[in-house]
Amino acid sequence: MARPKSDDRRSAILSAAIRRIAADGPGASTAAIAKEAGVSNGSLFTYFETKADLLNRLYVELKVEMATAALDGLPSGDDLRERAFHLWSRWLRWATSSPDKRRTLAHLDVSGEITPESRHTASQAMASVGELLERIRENGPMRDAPLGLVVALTSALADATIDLMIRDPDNADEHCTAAFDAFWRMLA
Amino acid sequence: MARPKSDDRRSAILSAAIRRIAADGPGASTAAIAKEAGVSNGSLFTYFETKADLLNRLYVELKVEMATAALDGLPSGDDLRERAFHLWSRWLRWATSSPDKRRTLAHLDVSGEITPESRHTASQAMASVGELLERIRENGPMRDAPLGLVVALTSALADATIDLMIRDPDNADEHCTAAFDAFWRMLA
Amino acid sequence: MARPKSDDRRSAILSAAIRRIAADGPGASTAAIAKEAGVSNGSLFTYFETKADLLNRLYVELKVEMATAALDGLPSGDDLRERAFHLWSRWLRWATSSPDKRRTLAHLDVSGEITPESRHTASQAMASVGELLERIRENGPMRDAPLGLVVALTSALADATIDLMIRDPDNADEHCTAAFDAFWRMLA
Amino acid sequence: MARPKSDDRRSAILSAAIRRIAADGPGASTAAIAKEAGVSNGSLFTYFETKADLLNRLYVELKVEMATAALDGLPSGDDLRERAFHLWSRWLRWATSSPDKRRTLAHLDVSGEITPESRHTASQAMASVGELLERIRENGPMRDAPLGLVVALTSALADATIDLMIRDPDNADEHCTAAFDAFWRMLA
DNA sequence: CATGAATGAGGCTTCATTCAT
DNA sequence: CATGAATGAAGCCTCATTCAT
Repeated sequence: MARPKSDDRRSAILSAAIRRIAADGPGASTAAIAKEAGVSNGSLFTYFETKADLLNRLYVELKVEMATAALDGLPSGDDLRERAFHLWSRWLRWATSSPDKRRTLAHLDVSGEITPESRHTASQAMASVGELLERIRENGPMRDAPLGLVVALTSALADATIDLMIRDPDNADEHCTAAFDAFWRMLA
Repeated sequence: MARPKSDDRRSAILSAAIRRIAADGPGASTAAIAKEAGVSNGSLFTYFETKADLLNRLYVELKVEMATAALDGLPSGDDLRERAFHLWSRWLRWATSSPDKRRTLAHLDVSGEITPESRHTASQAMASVGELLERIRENGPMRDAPLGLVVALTSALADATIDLMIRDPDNADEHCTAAFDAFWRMLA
Repeated sequence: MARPKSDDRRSAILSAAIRRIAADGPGASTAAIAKEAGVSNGSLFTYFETKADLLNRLYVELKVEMATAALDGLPSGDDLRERAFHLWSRWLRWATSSPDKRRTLAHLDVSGEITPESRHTASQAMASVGELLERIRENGPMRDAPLGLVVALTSALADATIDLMIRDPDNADEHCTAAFDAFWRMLA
Repeated sequence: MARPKSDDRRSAILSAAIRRIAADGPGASTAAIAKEAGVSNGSLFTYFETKADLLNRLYVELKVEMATAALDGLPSGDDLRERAFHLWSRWLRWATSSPDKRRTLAHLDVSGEITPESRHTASQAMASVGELLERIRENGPMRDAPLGLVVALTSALADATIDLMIRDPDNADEHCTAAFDAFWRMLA
């Protein structure tokens, strides 16, 4: 059975939210989002109880999509470096090709509207990434650093790289590789 | 010549803004800021033409303070690693001990209210940091990466470390050192 | 299809605006107007985008009403004097019996908020009046004066008469006739 | 003894008020007026108790100036038409050459800030004009109309003419004369 | 269940007036 | 007495949310 009509509406709202929030920040008005979704002002509130609710769902949805994109087709072999590079480049590719989603995620992350629950849910989608990271550093120089730091470091590094790739798309691949090397030097 | 514009009042407003924005994001209302500063609603506008103006001044002020704190007492010798570590630890110490300022800076950075002029002004205060970074990587593995990436990487790394230091203050010094080692591995 | 925008509400707002502006000038606050209309503060803005918009609509609406009142039942014969008197007395009667509308119109006229477009639209409603005036003076002593002057003169004269009729309502008809005679002497 | 310094300040404020009100209407801020006068914000209030006070003084001052200009050099002979024309043309000349003052007067007249006292005081300056008007109409067709109407009519007529003269300055003299003829036809 | 008008709290900013210097 | 900062009441407008249709 195909998706019921209402799911389309829900997604339309989420997509619209991505575009509006990327452009205007988390202050984007529900009215503007509804309009961009081609949906009525009030309809938004039958799909999301509250603006905060919409923001949180969107946050989780985007994080999951990001994780999925990164993990998609991950080789299962033993070569840690190869697996890590696969993940790394998928991740950066997703982010680079979905700048609105990335911007929105960044906005949401600091908006103060995202609940701990949402953060927790989102982090679960990244679990496998965590495990991989874990194995990478376990014999490297950061073997004693808390995993949290490693994760944060990695994602910060990725973030900086993405920015550069977007600003200088002609050398995107080089930047991607160079940054991965830096990452590997740091950890492994 | 009438009551002069008081520096105290101006600072009171800026401090209040730091506190409110750290807590509520850049959406913190001018009224709330004024109240927290112990100043009348309208008075805020004799010190800052506009809310956006206030935000921009605050941004520059904080960046400059951050740079100053990092650069303070920088040894002038030839030992690059020593100088880098000095700067690194000063920076992290400042950020760790001024969590509100750091949060506010982070909020402002993505708020969409900061003009290119403000960013430019702020970046000038960090000029010496840039130079040091330049010299560090010039013989290292990232010698061919654009300086922009190196800067972004470094500050991302610092950021992640700061978060950790705040969350786990008992081991702050260890985290600081460990992260610096990672940084050095990456660059030098 | 949801609650339709109600004409009643719109008119209520316009009527309220007439009353408030007649009393307080164009500075009458939107809040006061909304309250007098028995409508919420924000509702006013679903009917009029902006205060200036409200003022302009009101202006046009009133001018049109005035023209309609003046032109209503205008005899179509050849007797210029008869037709002119008909128009004259209808006009003055409307103005005299709608003092608030007239005051409001006067306020708006000098408020600096009325756009050239609104003035143009309004003037079209008065087109037939212009034509009549044109024919009246074409063989009279002011045949060489610009039409603009004639119009201005006429409306100034009417204005002065209306004031008098309002101040001395017992002799309103006499004043109306006497002024018309003066008008006729001047033009025809 | 020359005028004390403070009189200069007072006049500076009044002149500034004329300019600002002509441009911005009676809503011109006291701060803007003070600034234009080259005087401090607060100083304005040592010369005028209140904004309304300033407006009223200005009103009276301007009306008196207008009357003075009109009456200046009035021939004392018996030729009513000559005297009337003298007055008429002086009046129109003053108004035409002081457009700011005229605009300001018009704004003040409808501003709702002018007290009956001010109006009364102002009208006294025009007393002689009234008397002349009185004698003009006393044997003419409007001999039975109330003086108030005649005055209003006359000033309305003048007003319309002034507008035209300003819009079409090349033919100002012609318009002035033509309008006087209309005036005379109406009254005498 | 969709729609969009209704609501009213709250946001930013202006301004007349007061008062410390 | 001049100055201009301080004050806080409004003013216009936006927005999340509710509710009649």
